[in-house]
Amino acid sequence: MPPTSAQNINTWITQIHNDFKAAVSVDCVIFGYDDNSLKILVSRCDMPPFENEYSLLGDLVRPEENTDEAAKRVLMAKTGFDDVFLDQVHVFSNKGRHPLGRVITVAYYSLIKIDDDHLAHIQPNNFLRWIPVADVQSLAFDHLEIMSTCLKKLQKHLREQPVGFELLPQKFSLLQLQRLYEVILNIQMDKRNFRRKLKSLGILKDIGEIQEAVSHRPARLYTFDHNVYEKKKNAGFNFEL
Amino acid sequence: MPPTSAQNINTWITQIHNDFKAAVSVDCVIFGYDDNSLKILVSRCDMPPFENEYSLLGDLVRPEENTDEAAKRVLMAKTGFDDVFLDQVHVFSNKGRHPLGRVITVAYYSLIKIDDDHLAHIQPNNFLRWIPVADVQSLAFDHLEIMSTCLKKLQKHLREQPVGFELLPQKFSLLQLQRLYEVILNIQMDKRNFRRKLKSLGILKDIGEIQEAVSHRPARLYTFDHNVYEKKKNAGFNFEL
DNA sequence: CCAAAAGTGTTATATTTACACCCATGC
DNA sequence: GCATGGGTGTAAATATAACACTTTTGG
Repeated sequence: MPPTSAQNINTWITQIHNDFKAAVSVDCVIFGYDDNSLKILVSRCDMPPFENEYSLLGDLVRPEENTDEAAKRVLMAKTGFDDVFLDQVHVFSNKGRHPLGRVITVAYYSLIKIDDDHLAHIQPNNFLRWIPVADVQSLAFDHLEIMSTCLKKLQKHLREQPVGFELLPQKFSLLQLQRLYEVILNIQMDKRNFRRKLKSLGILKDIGEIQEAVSHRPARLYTFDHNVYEKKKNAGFNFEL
Repeated sequence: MPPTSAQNINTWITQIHNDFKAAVSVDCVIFGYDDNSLKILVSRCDMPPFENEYSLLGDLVRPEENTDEAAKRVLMAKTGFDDVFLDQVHVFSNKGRHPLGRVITVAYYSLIKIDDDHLAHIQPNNFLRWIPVADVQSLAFDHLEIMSTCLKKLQKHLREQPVGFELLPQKFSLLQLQRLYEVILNIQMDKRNFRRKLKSLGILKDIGEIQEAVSHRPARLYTFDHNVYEKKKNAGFNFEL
């Protein structure tokens, strides 16, 4: 016999307000790209038993915000940037994943440009550190698994839409862009084919400037053309590499 | 000045065990395919103010289970199937999304074969109903948005990996498969190109049987070859359509 | 003049698209 | 015999992959 409406609702009310509640957090895998290497921003963990580990940046979701807002708040607090690429990736909810009790976390990944503005912001905070993804052996909690899941999502995204620009300075050379793809996807690419392909997407704007003070032939500099990208995306254009 | 460790932990303990808790639920968008139409399994909603609406199938996550387990439990309870395709899609956490208070929900989509086993299971439960996705105008809570997000994810998956088989009977004809792609993706496909492409993936097994009692030339029947698929997937094969 | 990265085209191969007719079955 | 879906091949266009040399700058 199916339950009646009244029974169902009373059960819900009891459970929502008592035993079935959980703390909900967000954790951000903040990717940056610097010195030909993909890095994540982590913080020294201050919670036993992980005092010697680094952890991702996160916080509990507050009663008045949704998880996107919580993630944006964490990013603003830790990086000084408000307008960053942010993507919800996956929920991690295994029993026992947090030593203080049940904490269900929503993982996000974000992409930021490691520039002087940002570095000035984190300088005073000696708990924060950029570490190369390739060097990460372990992290506090289940954060290694979270990082790994987010890295896979970033790699997938990189192949199907132009997210790489979010990690580069506003002006960049084609080789810089190619190296970024190579580092993140862990593959080698052909210079001429890469250039042809990217130019054919039509989302690079040649700004008529060249590199300065480099000890080789200076490269042309490009920017990402957001307008063209949005227009083409809405028209169903396929940006796959 | 950065906070000390002790302060941080005490703050966490307070927040985890008091004001910052939320109820967490799972909601499943259960897709089925029948009669050349994509459908979802919904239930008459018994919670004000949505008594005249249908809602997705979901439940609160219990203290001893993770969200995947909760979603599997819901599926087992509502469809009678244990071994179904299930994919976590997105978290919905807007304030006010649930009338009884803060409920954060993790959305899953799943694919099931609407066959006799299943129909026998839901028959006794008159609260459940299959409705064509195309006919859904509104659902309780924010479930219309959840359905729409899950449908987009299904469409994306269908283009990049062979999930369509999960919706068909074990034995199917190539036209059945093509119609499924056309209905879900809302496009027209060329019969000869579709067949060539699918056969080239190597994951169809011709079982040497043909349709019976059809008033036209009977079609050959195929099954999905899980073994070959797993092998090719692990080798990095690209199944994009 | 040397080191370092910039920049550039062609050819072969693989993939995708468009397209039309005869076949087997039930009624 | 007719309605219904089953089943098949080819040619053109497009996209991808492989590959090497000259140019420009700083030191």
